[in-house]
Amino acid sequence: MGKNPLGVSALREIIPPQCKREHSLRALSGKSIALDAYNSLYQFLAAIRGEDGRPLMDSKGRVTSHLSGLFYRTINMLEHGIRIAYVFDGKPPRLKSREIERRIEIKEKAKEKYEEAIRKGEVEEARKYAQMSARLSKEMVEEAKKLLDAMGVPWVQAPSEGEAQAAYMAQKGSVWASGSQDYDSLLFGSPRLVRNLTITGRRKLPGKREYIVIEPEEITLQCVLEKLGITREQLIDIAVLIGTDFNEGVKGVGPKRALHLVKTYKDLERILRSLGVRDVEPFLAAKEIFLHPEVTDNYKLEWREPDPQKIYEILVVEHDFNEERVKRAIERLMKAWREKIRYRQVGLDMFFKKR
DNA sequence: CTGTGAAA
DNA sequence: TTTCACAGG
Repeated sequence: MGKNPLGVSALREIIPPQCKREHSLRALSGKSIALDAYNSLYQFLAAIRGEDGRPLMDSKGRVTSHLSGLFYRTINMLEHGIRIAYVFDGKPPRLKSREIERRIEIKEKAKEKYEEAIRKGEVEEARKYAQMSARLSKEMVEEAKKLLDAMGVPWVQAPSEGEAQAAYMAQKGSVWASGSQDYDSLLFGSPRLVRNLTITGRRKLPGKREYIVIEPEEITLQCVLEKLGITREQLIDIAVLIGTDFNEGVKGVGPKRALHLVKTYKDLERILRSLGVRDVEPFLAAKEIFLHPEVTDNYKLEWREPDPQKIYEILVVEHDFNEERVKRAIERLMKAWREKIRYRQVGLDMFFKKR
């Protein structure tokens, strides 16, 4: 099934622990965060499922797990005074096509295993493979955008990678931080990354039926670079050496060795040659995507008044959500907007920064 | 993942 | 008030 999907997740191992600051949600009040929408929607899609792994669906068989997650979590964030903006992926860079194909293949295999598990009545297995096979359709993405519009929550269409756009917005100060589970946004130059932005803080341990507590985690790029004693460009070099969504890494090179190499030789091409890599082009091309990603200034972040009727229409009428539940949630949303979101649109951060 | 109502 | 199990669509 191809190469081990190390990806940027391996970056985790060289993030200095001192650079991870845990926050309660309350500490993030008044902050704005640009969230990677696909990242979030996939999480919901994978997590919100019945015992046998089936996602939630309306009476017409359309998947609604992503809407449920998006709706309730966003309201929770707004209730905490956190201004969430979502960033949707645009056209993936050409270099990503191999990675995308690989993922599709994995999902198709997982789907086969899921169906097999269902036939055998293996519920636990079925659930696992159902999660792995989760895929977002175009319609699901459109519905998510419609729901956000109705909720008055801004979303941005990235020209290409959502992570890159979110990072750019954080760089410009349009938002306080970018939010994602991945570390890619640090490579894209986000000065501040927030991970684990959830309400319950419950995270299932892989395989087990146990849960551990997870708090939102803030990582600043400056801290990471200072502690490692490198530049952002060198951090990117490390990433492309171990492998990213846009290139395969060098066999036998992990995060630790990559860090050492980068500090020793400085220049990426020299490092690659010292490792016996003949074709350096794919590495340089991947690096270029992180250094100069395609982003846009064509966005406006406005948290408008939610439209209860539209929300009701989408969730209750169109997708069979429980009327009482939705009405209660809408009330929470309206209250949060009035009391925590409506004013201070520019954010208090700006105000205090200018002391 | 999150809301909910029952149990602790 | 907090914890828990379970359903949600």
